[in-house]
This record gives sequence, structure tokens and C-alpha cells, in this order.
Amino acid sequence: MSQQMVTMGDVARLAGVSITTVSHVINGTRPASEAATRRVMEAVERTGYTPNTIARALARASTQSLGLAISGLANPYFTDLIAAVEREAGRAGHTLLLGDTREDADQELRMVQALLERRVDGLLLAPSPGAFERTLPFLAAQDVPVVLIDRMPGGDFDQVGSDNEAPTTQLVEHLAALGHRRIGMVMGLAALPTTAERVRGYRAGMASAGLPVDEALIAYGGSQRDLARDATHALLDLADPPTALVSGNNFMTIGVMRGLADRELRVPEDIALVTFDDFEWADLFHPRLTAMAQSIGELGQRAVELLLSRIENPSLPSRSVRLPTSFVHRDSCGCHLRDPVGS
Amino acid sequence: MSQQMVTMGDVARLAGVSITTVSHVINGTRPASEAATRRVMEAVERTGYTPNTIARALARASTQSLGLAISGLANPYFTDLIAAVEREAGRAGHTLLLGDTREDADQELRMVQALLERRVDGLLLAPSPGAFERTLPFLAAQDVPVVLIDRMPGGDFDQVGSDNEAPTTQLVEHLAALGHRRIGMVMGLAALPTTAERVRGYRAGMASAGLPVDEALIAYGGSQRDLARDATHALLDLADPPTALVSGNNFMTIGVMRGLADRELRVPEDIALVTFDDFEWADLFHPRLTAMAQSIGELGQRAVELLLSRIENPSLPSRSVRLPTSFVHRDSCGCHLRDPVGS
DNA sequence: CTGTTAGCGCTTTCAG
DNA sequence: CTGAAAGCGCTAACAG
Repeated sequence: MSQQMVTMGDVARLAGVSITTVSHVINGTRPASEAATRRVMEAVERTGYTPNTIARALARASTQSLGLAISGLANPYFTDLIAAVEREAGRAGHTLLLGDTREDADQELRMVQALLERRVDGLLLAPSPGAFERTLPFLAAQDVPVVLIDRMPGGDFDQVGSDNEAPTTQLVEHLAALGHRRIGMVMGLAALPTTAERVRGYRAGMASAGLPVDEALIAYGGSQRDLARDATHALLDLADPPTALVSGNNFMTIGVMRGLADRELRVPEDIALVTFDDFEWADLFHPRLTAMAQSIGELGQRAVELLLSRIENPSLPSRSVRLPTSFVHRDSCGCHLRDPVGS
Repeated sequence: MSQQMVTMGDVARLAGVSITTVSHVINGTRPASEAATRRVMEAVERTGYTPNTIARALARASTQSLGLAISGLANPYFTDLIAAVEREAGRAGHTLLLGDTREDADQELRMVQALLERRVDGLLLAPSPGAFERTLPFLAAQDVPVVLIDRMPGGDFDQVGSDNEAPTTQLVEHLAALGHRRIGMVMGLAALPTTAERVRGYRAGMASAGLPVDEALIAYGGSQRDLARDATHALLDLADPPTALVSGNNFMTIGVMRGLADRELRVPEDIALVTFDDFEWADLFHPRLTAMAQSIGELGQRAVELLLSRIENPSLPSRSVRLPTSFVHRDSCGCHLRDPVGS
């Protein structure tokens, strides 16, 4: 029952050395005599001493902790990201402070401030749509080590994300190659650079397939799930509805699939579907999704690497990393059907 | 570019008051003259001062942070839990430190120690199977505020989890009512109290349905996904194989579904399935799962409540909270089929 | 209503 | 090889 936590002073007294010596043998920060070392070790053992990281942080001006601020901790997309970040941070002896930005500019700023008050050594941030006006300038002014994840707004920040444009183009071309001409897209939060890039990829794909872009086929799903569902309904209600859909991200996919189920459309028999973002258990979904998968684990890993190097050397020029995606071919595109488009 | 962080001293100087006064107006911890208050506020504004939580923590011996140590951050079961805990902690002005125990006794102990070194005010822990011998005694000795989540080993700790036994019984009875007599179970990590309770529930269900318990029908899935898959295969290879399966948790369910798919069995036509734990998107799975859902968000919320009250009053007697589950009726049980058991 | 002062537990010069 | 002492930035008696 260590009522009062035991301090270095206690250890020093018990070992019969100065508190300085205790500090040094514990941190291995300067040589000490064999005898002193041994006695300190014993005292530590006997007392069950645990260094007080708080005091250490105050003295060293480094907390050995990293902050991660993302929107929607419950978004399974971020689940692997959190795990990867936690793993990498731990490997480097850092702990992770976690904050949910709720995809809201105010909350994001509050969260970032809370993390900075905790004096994290660096910050990982998946910027919300409003970050550009509020959080990012604030961060720039504080000049704290930061790396932006997933959403890449450009600017003078380290950032890591996936390729968005070319992979989306590839998705569209895949559908076009199957004979689809009316290809709809349900995109994510319009204000996100990520979304813009994927929409650009969609347009490029249509163009390269020699297909006209009908603006009515681009639906705005927003970040709420039901919006994607509604958007899907709207697409289906068009006079000349799409025969294939590409979904802009994980969240959209859920809405799209529900929207399709509402109309009792079979995928891919009645309508084809390809998605940006894979699900860990996509093979258990019905239909099994053909998807463009991001390497989320690697994303987290690279982000931590960047951050640690930035902390070490704040004057580095800012770096931007794009990770390749991988095409996972399953059933929802309808490749295995004789006559993909019907009629 | 606030190169050096601005401190209270800076604010005090600029406001022309003592550092004490600054501290008090910032914390609202003692009245100050209108004038002083105003000038401090202005100085804070002008300098962009941010309190140093580290220094505050050292002086106050409280970090306003909570530690959450769970196994498998990537386990979607815990995703909602993390979100709920983060939300509740934030509401109370605490931040969350996160650690992954990797379902391993050593790593768990290391993680818990790391969290304690960070001087978290309290600890939320989903104990691993080995926790009983190592982590829990350690924690008891340190007498740190702790609440155990999800897995309830008993003992002198606050803990919160779901009902396990009765709900599992209900699941079994549901299958039995459909005429199944050979009902198999794929259970989770054998060493977990949670698992033991669910198995007990299974036995009770069989008994109440007047069915004999064939030990061969209880398969050990372990915590790895492929084990559940293998276990499922083994069950199917029995001379007299089960016509229905109950899966012990989320992870097992994935393995079971894959195992069933491997043998090209249709659910529920060829074999019925009910599961402990629901998935957020279970309606998109094929088949749509009939599941016993836990209120994971509430679990997290109650856990934080317990922890905060324990921090406030360490001498409280230890409390144990069981949350009810809810039965989500979908397709995989085969209720909608004419002749559920076949033949 | 306000300021002085003594820590919180640890790191780190600077002298031995 | 070792120790004394001065902080890190903030809080909280204790005196005015």
C-alpha cells in the first residue's frame, strides 16, 4: 500500500547517496561507481520506486507523449490508424493522448488546445473541413510539431495521405470497361480536399473512357450516414438512373448499400458498385465489395515517423507523403456476370 | 511564433500584478478586483498564454487524465468503448491516455506501469486472461483508482460489464424453440471470466430446453480469428454435426462465418447462427445476424462514472455493475423459414 | 483584495 | 566519481 508515492529522495536516503546520483544511475546519464549503482538499484527495488513522469517532463520540457486528434473515434476507418499510431509511438517510448474533434472546427480547436496544454511533444491531426481557417493558422503560430493525416490541405505542414485521384480514376475505368456508361458517384464531405481529389479522379475516369460527365450523377453524401442513403435514393430516382455507382469512402458505402437495399436492388445484378476504402470484413458483406483499399496501418506508421523526425529537427522543410492504394477485386463490380449492364 | 512558451510570469509582468493573482484569476480560485481581473485577461489574450498542465499537475498532484488499457485497439468492439470513454472523460475535463495491452500479461503490466508513471488520476482496464496473477495484484498494492471493464474477474475492484449468462441462455433457447437439438458453441478465450459465464449460459439453455450437453459441441475459438474458423470446421466434421451454432463474441463470429463460407453452407438454410455481440453494420452482412447486443457506449460511460467517483472518494466499497443486453432479431437464426431444421 | 514564499519531484550545470 | 543548488511553471498557505 504505497500511500504516498515514493520519490527519488526516498531512494537516495535509503541508498545513502545523493539524489543527483540516483537520477543519473536511473537514467544512465553519467557513470557512477559500481557500488553506488548497485545500492541505488537495490533501493529502487525495495521501495518499488516509479519515476514521476510529470516532474521529469517539467524539468526536461518534454513529455514523451504524442497527441492524436481525429474526427470520429468510432469511425472504423480510424480504428486501424489509432492502433498503428499507438504501436509506433509506443515503440519510440511515447504515449498517446487521444482527442475526438467531432468533425467540427470549434471542438477541433478546443481539442488541439487541450492537447497542447498537456504539452504533447507533437501532434497528429486529421483536419476537419473548417481547420483551414482556424486550427491550422493557430497551429502554425504556435509552431508546434504537427503532421496532418488523411486529409491533405496543402500548405506548410508535414502531411501523409493516400493517393486519391488516380485510384478513383481506376475505379471508374473498371466500371466503364464493363460497359457502364451511366456511372454515379456518392462523394464524402464536399469541403475536404480528399473529397475534391476523388471527384477529380472520377471526372478523369469518365473522360478517359470517353464518357460525358453528367453533374446530376455526382451526389453529395456529406459525413452523415443517412445523407449518403438519401443521395443514393436521389440518384436512383433520376430519369436516366446510373447502372453503376462509386462510393467516395467507407461511410458513404454504408449509406449507399442501405439505400440500394431500400429499393431492393441486387448488387451487382441490378446495379454495380465499387468503393473507395475497404472494410476489414468486406468479404462477409453482401455483396462482397470491390474496393480501393488504403494502407491505413502504414499511414499511421509513416505519420509517426514524420512527426518524430520533425520533433527532432524542427527546421526540416515540410514533407508530403502519398501512399499507394490497392485494388481489391471482389463481386460487387459484377465482373463475373455474363452481361454486366443488363439489356 | 511563440518560440518559448509564454508563462504565468510573462502574463503577470505584462498585467502588472503578481503571479499569484494571475493564477487565481485564471483558475477562479479566489476573488480579485475587477481591474486586476481585466488586466490579466487582456494580458492572457495578448500573449496567447496557455496554462502548462504539466506544471499544474506537479503542483496539484493531479493530472486530470485517465488511462484506458485494453487489448486490441483495432477490435471494433472496443471502438465504441473508446469513443464513449473519451466523451465522458472529456465532459469531466479529463483527457484520455490510451494503451494497448495486446491481450498479453507482460505487455499489460508494462502498459499499466507506463500509465501510472504518467500519473493518470485513474485507470480503466479490460483485464487480459493473465491479469489475475500479475496486473491486478500490482494494482491493488499501488492502490490506484481502477475500474475493470468488460471482463469481470471478481475480487475487490470496481467493475462494469454486460450480463453474460442469461443472455446466452436466451440465445440457445431461441434455437431450441426452432427445433434444433444439436446446438454448437464457439467460445472465446477460455481463460476469460466472460467466456466462462457465456458457456455456463449455454449449458443452462440446453438444460432448460431439455437437451443433453455434448461436450464435443463446445469448441474453443481462442482469441485469434483463424482459431474460430478451424473450430468451426471441426464442429462441422463431427459425425453428428450441429444444425445450429452460437458464437461467443464478435471475433468468433467472423471466424465462424468464414468457416461456414469455406464449406459453402448457407445460413440459415443449411445451418442456423446466433451470436453474442452485434456489429454496427450487421445488417449489411450476409446473412443478417441475429445477435445479442451489448450497450457498449453505456458500458464506457458507466465505467468512467465509477472511476471518477472512486477518485473522488477512494474509500468507497467496491461496486460491480452489470448492464443488460438486447436481443436483435434478424435472419441468421432462420425464424422466417418454414422448416428450420431441414429434414 | 494582493503579494511573498515555499514547495511539487526531477534534471542539470557547476564545483569539488 | 559525486553532491549542492538552481531551476522547470504552477499552486497554496501565510501574511499583509
